Amino acid sequence: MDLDEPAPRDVPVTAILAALADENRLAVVRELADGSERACGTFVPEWSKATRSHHLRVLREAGITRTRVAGTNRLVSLRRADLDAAYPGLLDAVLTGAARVSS
Amino acid sequence: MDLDEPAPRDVPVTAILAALADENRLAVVRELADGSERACGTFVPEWSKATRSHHLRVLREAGITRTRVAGTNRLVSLRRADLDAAYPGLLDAVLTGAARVSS
DNA sequence: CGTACTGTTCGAAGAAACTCGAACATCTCG
DNA sequence: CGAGATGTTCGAGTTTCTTCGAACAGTACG
Repeated sequence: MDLDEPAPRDVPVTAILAALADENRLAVVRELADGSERACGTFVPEWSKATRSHHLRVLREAGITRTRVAGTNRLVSLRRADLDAAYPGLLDAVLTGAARVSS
Repeated sequence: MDLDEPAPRDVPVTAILAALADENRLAVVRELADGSERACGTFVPEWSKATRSHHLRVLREAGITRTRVAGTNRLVSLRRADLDAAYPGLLDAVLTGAARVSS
């Protein structure tokens, strides 16, 4: 069992904002924005395993990502539909801003 | 001179998110959402003067609020138009979520 | 079974944020 | 000018977040 993620609607908006208010975590979300699934190890290579695990947990416990076990990997994906339902427009606004700033 | 607030477009989205990722600061923003101006002292009465000044500064430096001197008061207001231009939909999404959670 | 690989958890160290009282600055009004 | 009111700044204490190495758990594959 690994679907221990809370539904975004049960997460206070401040927790979601805090999870996204980090340049590196936001980079993770941006990479997942196309709906793909990616193994934990593919994010932010300069992080240690412990740090990566920590930040992915923050995102997961904020209801932002979902984690699925696949063999020896954990595949992470964005819960876009759930987020859009709970906080319409939030993710789009954040990703748009993030994209604009980085370009 | 007190218009030392940066334009929201010059503030990284993570700084804006961090400023909003606090229950009390979000309460301040929510009270300003109707476009009104309010004196610093009217926010979060359980805060000390120093704490209130600190949090209002965080909001101001994130480009979220504007501060105007009026005699012995400082009137704070929301920069909704600037925010909507820089990060369309962000404020609405946050305020909608905040309202739903609090109700 | 034993080795290799991927992630998680634990503990600790450092950095950053929050909070406050006290001192200060500035305006108002008499 | 002096008294009162509103906020800001400074310094310090407390808490929270971030980061890492090391130890552990589980799967895959010879």
